[in-house]
Amino acid sequence: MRWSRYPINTVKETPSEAEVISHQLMLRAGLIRRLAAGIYTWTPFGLRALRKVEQIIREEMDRAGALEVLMPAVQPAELWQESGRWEQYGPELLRLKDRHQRDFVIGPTHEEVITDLARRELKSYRQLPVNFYQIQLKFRDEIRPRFGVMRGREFIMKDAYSFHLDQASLQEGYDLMRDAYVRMFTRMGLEFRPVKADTGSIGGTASEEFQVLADSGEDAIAVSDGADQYAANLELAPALPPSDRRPTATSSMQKVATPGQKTIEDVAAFLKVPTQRTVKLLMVEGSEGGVVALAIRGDHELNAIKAQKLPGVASPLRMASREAVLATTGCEPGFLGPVDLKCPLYADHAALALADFVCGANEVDHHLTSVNWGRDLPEPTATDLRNVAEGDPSPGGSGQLRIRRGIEVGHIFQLGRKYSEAMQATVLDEAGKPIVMFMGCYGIGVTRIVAAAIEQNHDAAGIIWPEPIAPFTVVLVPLNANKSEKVRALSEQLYATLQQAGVDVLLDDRDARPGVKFADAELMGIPHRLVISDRGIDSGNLEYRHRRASANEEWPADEVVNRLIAAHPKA
RNA sequence: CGGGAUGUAGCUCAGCCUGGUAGAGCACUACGUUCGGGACGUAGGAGUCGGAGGUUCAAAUCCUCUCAUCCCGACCA
Repeated sequence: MRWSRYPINTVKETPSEAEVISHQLMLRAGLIRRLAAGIYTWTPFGLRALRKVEQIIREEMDRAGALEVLMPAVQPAELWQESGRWEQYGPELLRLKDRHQRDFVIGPTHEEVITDLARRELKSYRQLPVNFYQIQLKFRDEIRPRFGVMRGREFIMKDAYSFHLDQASLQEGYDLMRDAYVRMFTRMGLEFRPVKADTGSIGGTASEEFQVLADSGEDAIAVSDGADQYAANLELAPALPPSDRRPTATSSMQKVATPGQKTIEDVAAFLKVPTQRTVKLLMVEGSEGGVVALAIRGDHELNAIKAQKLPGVASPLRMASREAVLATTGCEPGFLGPVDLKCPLYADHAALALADFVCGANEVDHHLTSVNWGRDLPEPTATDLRNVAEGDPSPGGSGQLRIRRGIEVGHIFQLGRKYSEAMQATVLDEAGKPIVMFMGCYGIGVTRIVAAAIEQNHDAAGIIWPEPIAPFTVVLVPLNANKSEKVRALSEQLYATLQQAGVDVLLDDRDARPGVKFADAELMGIPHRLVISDRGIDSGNLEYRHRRASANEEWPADEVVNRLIAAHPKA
């Protein structure tokens, strides 16, 4: 492509709507343009990167034996009513009517459509296993779209659905997809981790997310630094019970006045004890009405996913109202404690490991010190209630957990029979008996990957594309081509040669000053830059610089073509 | 959907408090100079001041309503 014929400008100033770096750089480089909240146009340069991501996905899906399909973005409501998700999905599902007042949705996902296809086409166990995938536009009417293309409402997703006769086959298909995902993200040059994940609303059993590590990521993940390679979403990572036995009590319980000291930090500072020696009590709504108390160590965070799975606790988790707390304890939040409670109590393992701890007295402006489980109150039910913390032992068996941020770019599930059962997707087995198929589903946020790659690969000057997904592999920068015939001639010749060799090459033939060209090439993040100047031609060496390098290299003029061809990524 | 903020030229923003002829920088057009790290000069084009209503002799500025966008809480690829 010739830059002089490309009508979309880069900008120096950061658009005020962009908060994260990838969004800023994508707008500044002119990769995307916003049309409405969470809805973007991909410009030619941006689209090139997007297409490369898609192509890698396609190649690896095909390699894994999956079959590409393209399902409709607009889907009839009947299918959603059949699966029950017409009611379940809520306002995130964009619903519309056609001219005959028939209900439709713009698909946020395609389980219903694929299951419908499967039940029509798949009749025999002989046809299994099979995996269908597509790369398709989705629409989810997010409460709060943000971060540009990272959390858009309209986005491109690769979704795949596999069908199996039994659980063992599903496991095989799942493992195959897991391997394919590892290959894809590796090929894209991303630093990522497969992490154990909650299955959330989609349901099912085993599930892993593929997280691209980036400080701006929306997900917290727990990663082991040990040999066990353990990695899990923070909301799922189990906090192991402490191995140390609880120390013996040394002093008797006392009530102390703590006027106005409502938070753990306040109380700990006021009483001059570390927060690790305190226990905080959180009151949540019970599943049958009433409230349930949860005790965790003062410095720990409650894990909502773990809590809402406890018997008697409402799911999704809701904090109890102030009125309910008052009614149960006779005390306001801020001074709650587990002693003499009149409601069910769960306590986190770490809280239970404490002796002589500080907690609320269930009396305004008072706390208790030197409280001991078993002595001052009955031993409550021990469970895992908290988020793991930096330095906790890894559940994988070796090493300690580190808390990192990640961008979820892929998620694979073993769905089991949830959808196939609801929609009667069966095949006949060897005995001629109908069997409800097992399903797996495997998603990738294609548009999000582009943002994630930038999030992970940039510097002060701009984007640094991993080469396999760069819009262009090479940028040729002629200097003063308008004055120098030989610069112009060599640039054209190199451009033609590289193009013929299949290299994605961009010729910056704009009549612009060198500084502008360099700055734009760096903002755009093109991996290989070759400068064509009179100086270089006269010396026989052309100036080359890799986007990640800090200094130039001199390349003999007669070798540049071969070296650049060699640099172009191969599939 | 709650809480906070912002809407003025394509972009970044000033002007609003204290009402009186709509501004700057970047970008764009023309010409000249310049030409290895986002040049300079001259001239120019470009805005229903988000929209509607009100107050006033007079509204970008004050008031009311409305729409949109962004940020903090909720979901997920």
